[in-house]
Amino acid sequence: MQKLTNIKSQLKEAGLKATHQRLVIMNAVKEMSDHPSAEKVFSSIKANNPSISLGTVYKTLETLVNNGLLAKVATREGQMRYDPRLDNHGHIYLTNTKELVDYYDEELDTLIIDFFKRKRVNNLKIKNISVRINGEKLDSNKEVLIK
Amino acid sequence: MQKLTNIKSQLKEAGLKATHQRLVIMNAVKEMSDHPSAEKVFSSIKANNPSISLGTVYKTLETLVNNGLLAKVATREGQMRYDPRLDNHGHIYLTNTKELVDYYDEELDTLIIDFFKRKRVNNLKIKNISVRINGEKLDSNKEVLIK
DNA sequence: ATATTATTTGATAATAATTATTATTTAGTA
DNA sequence: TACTAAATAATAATTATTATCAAATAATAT
Repeated sequence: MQKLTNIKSQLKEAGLKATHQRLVIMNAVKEMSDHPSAEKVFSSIKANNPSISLGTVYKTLETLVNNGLLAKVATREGQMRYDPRLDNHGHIYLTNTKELVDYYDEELDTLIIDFFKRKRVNNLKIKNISVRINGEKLDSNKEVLIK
Repeated sequence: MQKLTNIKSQLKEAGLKATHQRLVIMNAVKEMSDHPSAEKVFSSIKANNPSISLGTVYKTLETLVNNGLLAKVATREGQMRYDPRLDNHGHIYLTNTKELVDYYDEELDTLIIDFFKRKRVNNLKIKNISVRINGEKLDSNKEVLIK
């Protein structure tokens, strides 16, 4: 698997030991691509890795976030979810299905970046700016799409 | 206090009983204006209202959110915070001080609304769109300002 | 004003999500 | 291959929030 080798070097670069647990957990978040919670990650890896504990999943996710390999997203359901995308993108949060969908539009990104470039920002070092769209999914069997 | 009368009619309008607890809690969130958590609201009213329980604070805040009198904001610290502003505004989240600051700019609002007006939105009923800025406060004694 | 009734509240217990602790194991290096 | 600092598994503890239910209260009708 090329993916795992890739993750391995990401970990190394961050100065983290490339443990089996970290590889498996990082890989799971990337594979799942629906911004899973720690519990979701835990269940998804349980079958093939029954010895990895829930505590390790929590700690590892936190470590990955602290080292910039994952992003952490808070939802109003009260548990944290993890996002493998690190670029400046937005989210659509579907209040009825609790799905969290990535949203990115180049034009919007440019629009917003340009806007803030024109502004004077005092006493703040901006790390990221993102757009959050909250809404209801109409047909739960179809995908949500903005284009 | 004109404010309390105001809150009272808001509650009535929403079909909620205007109890002392609701008036006090709603008033506290408005007064605090730093998007307090349930615990923060509880401590802030404790001195003058020692009989209002923490459970009531939680339940009341939830009721106010469900009836559209308050908004609920999730932060990465893992507890919910409450926002008395109901208009479509954004937030600046200061990762170091954990402050949550309102942000609104008419021009940006128009820019974003116009952008989405031009888009085709499939299978989604948008409830609100907001901008979230994460960053670090440089001097913790001064205010953050974007202008 | 008083009685009625459905809601709300206070006190408390319970749950869910997350973090801490610590003995044991392991990755990276010598 | 041995060494050492860091990571993990198992478990306990903590924190934020929700549920339960008897007692209290706001709104309404009398």
